[in-house]
Amino acid sequence: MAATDTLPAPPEDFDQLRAAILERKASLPKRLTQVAAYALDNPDEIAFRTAASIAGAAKVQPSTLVRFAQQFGFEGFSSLQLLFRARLRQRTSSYDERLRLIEQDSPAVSESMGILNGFVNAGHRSLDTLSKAVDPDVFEQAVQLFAHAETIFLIAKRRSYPISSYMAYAFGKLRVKCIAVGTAAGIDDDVLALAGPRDAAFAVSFSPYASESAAQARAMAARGVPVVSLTDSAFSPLAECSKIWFEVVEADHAGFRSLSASMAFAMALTVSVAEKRRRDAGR
Amino acid sequence: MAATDTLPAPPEDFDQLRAAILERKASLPKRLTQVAAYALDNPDEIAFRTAASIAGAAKVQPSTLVRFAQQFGFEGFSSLQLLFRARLRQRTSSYDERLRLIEQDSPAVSESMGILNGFVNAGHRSLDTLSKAVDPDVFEQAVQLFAHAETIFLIAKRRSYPISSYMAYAFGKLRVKCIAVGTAAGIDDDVLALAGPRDAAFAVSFSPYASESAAQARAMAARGVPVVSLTDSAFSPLAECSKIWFEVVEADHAGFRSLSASMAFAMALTVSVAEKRRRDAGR
DNA sequence: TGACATATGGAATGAAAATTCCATATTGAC
DNA sequence: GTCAATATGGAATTTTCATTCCATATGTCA
Repeated sequence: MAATDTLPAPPEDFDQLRAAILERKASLPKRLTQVAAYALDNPDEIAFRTAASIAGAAKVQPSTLVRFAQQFGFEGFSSLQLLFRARLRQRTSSYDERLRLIEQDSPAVSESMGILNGFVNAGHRSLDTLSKAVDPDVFEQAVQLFAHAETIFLIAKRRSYPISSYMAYAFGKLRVKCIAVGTAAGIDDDVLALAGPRDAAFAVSFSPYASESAAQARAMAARGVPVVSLTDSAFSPLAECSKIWFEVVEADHAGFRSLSASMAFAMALTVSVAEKRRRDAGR
Repeated sequence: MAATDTLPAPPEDFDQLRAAILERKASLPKRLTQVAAYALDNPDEIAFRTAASIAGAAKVQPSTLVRFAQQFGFEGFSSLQLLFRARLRQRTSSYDERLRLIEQDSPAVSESMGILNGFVNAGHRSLDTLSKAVDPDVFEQAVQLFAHAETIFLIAKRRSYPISSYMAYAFGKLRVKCIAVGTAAGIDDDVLALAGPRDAAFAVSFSPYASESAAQARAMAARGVPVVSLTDSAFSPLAECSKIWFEVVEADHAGFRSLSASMAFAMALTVSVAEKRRRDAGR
């Protein structure tokens, strides 16, 4: 008996399981077929609900679910359920799958190339979440705000600094007055002191938040300068002192976070603002 | 007591809960704030995992999770968790649909949002070409070169400057000696004059090539400093004076080129070099 | 500084849910 | 039609997990 129900190979992901179910569906006993059909038709239910309630919905006994799972090499229903949950998570990014394919294709590639692929993958994943994370109306508000601002002050340190340096470059080319701080030491606060209510500030900071950035943003806000910020958590110190804020979470490879999403966001903001100004000027 | 912790209105969906958390986060005690931050930053984890493991990840006790839930009017953690699960279901069901909307540059969304999507797309396309464009062996050579270099000099201006400023930041964190030029005016050449054959330089420049970058790279090469470069054409002035060079073409939106591929490349190079050094030091 | 209120950690408890087990039913072979 | 093998239902068991409770710590106001 031990030979028949303890198959040596439990599927490792949902696709493998799905294939296995389809293959053996015809040769399964009645109740197990019922379970198979239910599982493939309602994978989300399997992921979330309890064995008892799933059993009720599929018109079988809880023990049948366990037997079903064991039939496919799992220890019990719970371990099968994990696959259904993993599927739900991965659904958001199909890029991991692509990465797996790449690695399978050429497993002999050097470690460095693996790192490169990892960052490419992280970039894709980050970009994927960006469009979903940004509320169109709020984005529009931010564009409006900057389009009508006299001078745009860019606040960013450390890891976020590339973002603001790109924006400073692009705004410069597009003839939008802007000043980036965080470049040299010391004088930042003096520069920021120039800002008034008719200007606007854009602050970027990701965890662990550079304390100066937060302090500077707060100071600006206190003086009536509208602050828009880009950060990675609603709990960022930037969020609380900003008139408008955006939450963008970058995916990472080996603990090093991508910058793709933030960069794309910065580009879009920059170009949108310039475009809006051009329009308004033309009227 | 019953009046304070049994708020009459438990939120009915995730958005309400989110709003409630944000509203009250400032007045919450320390551990509950911790939970709030974790919950909003990692909603998927809350949906799937068990109270104990979530508590572990958020560095609190399981009981704190329960208290947190009760604080917001739920009977216990489990009922709060239901909202997170419901959210995940709704999201996955509408995911494909939303993706389609984004991909067909739908005119329904605002112009600014169209621009954002354009840059997201450009980022994806750039990343797609990157892995294919980079020759693993050449990449490995570059990593070796920098791993054995004494000091790494980073040369980049204008649009490429964000790349080098990121690398300078990351190398700094990883304890790899490096110096970025192009930051302030004038002194660049003096700094570069410090470089010798045991150092190495990394130059980044895209069309239209900043003439100073090319000149600096050439000067370095002439003095025997090995130069690695990242550029967008085999005819780039950088290519001819570099020992190793990589050609990466960024996709663009409305004439504005993405930086995603170059960034990913820079990250991979940085991390690979640091990793190699760490290995070599360990021997 | 002391007293009170609130917050926190951690073990004890109790509930819920998965799994096992066994008696019974069904199927298929001879 | 009988026997054996397999499948099934349902109760019993065990495990897992959320919750509660209490002792201790931390902070607050007088």
